[in-house]
Amino acid sequence: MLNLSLQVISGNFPGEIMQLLLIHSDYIEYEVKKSTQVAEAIEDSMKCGRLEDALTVFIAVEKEDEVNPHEVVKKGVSEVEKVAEQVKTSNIMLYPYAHLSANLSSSKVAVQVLTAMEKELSERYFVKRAPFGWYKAFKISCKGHPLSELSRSISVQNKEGVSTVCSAEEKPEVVSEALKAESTAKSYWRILTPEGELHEIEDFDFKGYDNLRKFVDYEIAKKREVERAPPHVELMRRLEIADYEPGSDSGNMRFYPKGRLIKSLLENYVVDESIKVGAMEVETPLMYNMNHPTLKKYLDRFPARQYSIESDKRQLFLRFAACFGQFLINHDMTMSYKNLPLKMIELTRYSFRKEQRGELVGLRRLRAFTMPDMHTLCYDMEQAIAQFDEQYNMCIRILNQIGIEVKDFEVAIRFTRDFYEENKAFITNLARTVNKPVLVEMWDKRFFYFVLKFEFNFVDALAKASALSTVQIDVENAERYDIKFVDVAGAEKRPIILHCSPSGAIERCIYSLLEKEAMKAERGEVPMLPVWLSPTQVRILPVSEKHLEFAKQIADKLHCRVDIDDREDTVGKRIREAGREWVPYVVVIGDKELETGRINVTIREESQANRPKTMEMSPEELDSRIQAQTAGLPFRPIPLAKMLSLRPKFI
RNA sequence: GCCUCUGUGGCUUAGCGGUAUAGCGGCUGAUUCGUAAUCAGCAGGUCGGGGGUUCAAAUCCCCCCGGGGGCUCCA
Repeated sequence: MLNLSLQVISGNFPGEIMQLLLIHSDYIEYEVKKSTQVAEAIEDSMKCGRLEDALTVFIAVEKEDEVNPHEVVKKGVSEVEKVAEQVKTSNIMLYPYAHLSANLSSSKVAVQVLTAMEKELSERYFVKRAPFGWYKAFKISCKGHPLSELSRSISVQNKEGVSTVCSAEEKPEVVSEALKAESTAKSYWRILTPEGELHEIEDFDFKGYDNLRKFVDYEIAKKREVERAPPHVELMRRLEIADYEPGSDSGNMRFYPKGRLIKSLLENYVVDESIKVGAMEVETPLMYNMNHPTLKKYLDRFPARQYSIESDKRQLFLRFAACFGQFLINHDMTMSYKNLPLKMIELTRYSFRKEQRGELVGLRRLRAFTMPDMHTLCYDMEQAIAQFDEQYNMCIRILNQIGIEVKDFEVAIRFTRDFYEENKAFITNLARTVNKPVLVEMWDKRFFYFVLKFEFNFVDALAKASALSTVQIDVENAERYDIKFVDVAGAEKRPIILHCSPSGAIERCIYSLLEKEAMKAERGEVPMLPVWLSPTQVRILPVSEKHLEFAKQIADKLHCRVDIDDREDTVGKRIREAGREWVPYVVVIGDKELETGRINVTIREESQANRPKTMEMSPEELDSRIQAQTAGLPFRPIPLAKMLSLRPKFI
């Protein structure tokens, strides 16, 4: 599953001119290869050049600029200076880059503008200019801070409500071909109601849809609510689920036994569900050759932030999804239409993405994470849409079982205008399925490899949103990977590919559950994990030593994760401990139980803060209650010593 | 990656120029206990790491590392 979002640059640069792509780079170097017909005459000194710590300005002068080149130079210079000021550099590389525009000016005007800009900037900066009209090879190393990549390419007649969107093509290391300009595309944001109405964001009444409001704010306006650490960070440690590992790279977590258990259950669950809908489980390599012809093309199109490693003389990168491995398998397969739709799933442990340092927090965004990644090869668009619908519903079902209900997430649906025009009823039905308004984003033309995509976004205690489940309809990669099947007529055809992560990253599911419970606790409710995911499902608490033997007998009657708090603390203290660990069922064993054989169970999910709900029942009744609650779900035994007195502390 | 805040025994933390507080946890002993913390004693600290200023640094300055927040970005 690949997920590509957009860098939105709003039209707040009045009277814009030409096309500028500004990159603050550690270095930029170029070398002239060959002249074109429009090449300017140059001296040898201009045939190659290099600048350290430079603001590289890729420029395309456009047809409209011919009207008033003088004004264009003035504004261009001012724009460049503004950015140079911001990134605090005194070196500027002016680099003519025709690919930025589909509507270029004459070469005469272009050279005129470029040299004029060079002259003017030279008064205050150290400027180099790459020659116009030559084929050049260049290498650039982008710094990667927020201001290091800016596109100033806004049309004059910028309509309201329409933002200009530029791709955020970048690579942490050396970038070469990856800079192939993504042209600008328009992005329209709307709210789609279950009734099929499209509302402007400003006109939509968010009353009763607080979470959607937060999601929209986060997605479009980038608003933030509060400034504090997300509550799940404390919880993941206190509950001994996961922790930072300073001995590794940032964003690579350690999981303690309880965390490993939860993760393992979730992993098994998602894979099992995928297999139920017909997916074949596979396993593919973690690292790939960066120079593999197909992968190279792929990387050029999706210049992600990968971890890269060198082994012998090979440049390898760590996978950031399972697409590579599965598509390479698909490429070698012999398939007929009878095999379609064909599903494959891999639980990637791990997928690696070298996210920027400042965006890593707790379990929300990691550099190494576990993601179920399923791909479905479809016969045609009709089948793809049917599958999309099926998987949309599967994702709802899976998240719900994990403990994240429809009310806990917000839906985003993104598509091209063409796709929407042809499939209005289908898309509306997606909103109807969740029976609440959803955020939609529409593009005038296809900008990425997909024509339709949805995500379920969890909105956390701090009003930040992150994507969980997603499905995308990919119309590009069958071609890139040369994947084909034979149709009824015996002809080779390309399948349409669905990318699906049924739950999203497993760590992110845990993060969502913890944040959800933290929000509950803030409201004064009692937090807990779903019973099937609770490391301890039943805790038995003998009042004194003489009740221990009976406690063990009760434990043996329960077919779930039971432990016994045999520590020499008061009952009150041990009760408190069980509560702090969110144990769903707590059983105190004393003289009374010894006599009657019946037990008193504190049921957490029915308790209110400071008002525990207790129920008398037989051990068998408790056992069948838990069996019913966890039926059909993965099970693993308790990951720690049954006797609490024998347990070490991890934190 | 940039800006900014932050880092004291396993955890939470006091101290903010004279080498260190307390609680929890751990250990030992007493207590054998009925639903949110039983009592007492003991052990445990390169004050994130390195460098500098100073007679003297946990405390001031610089660099590095980890973490939080913001920017930005997110396949």
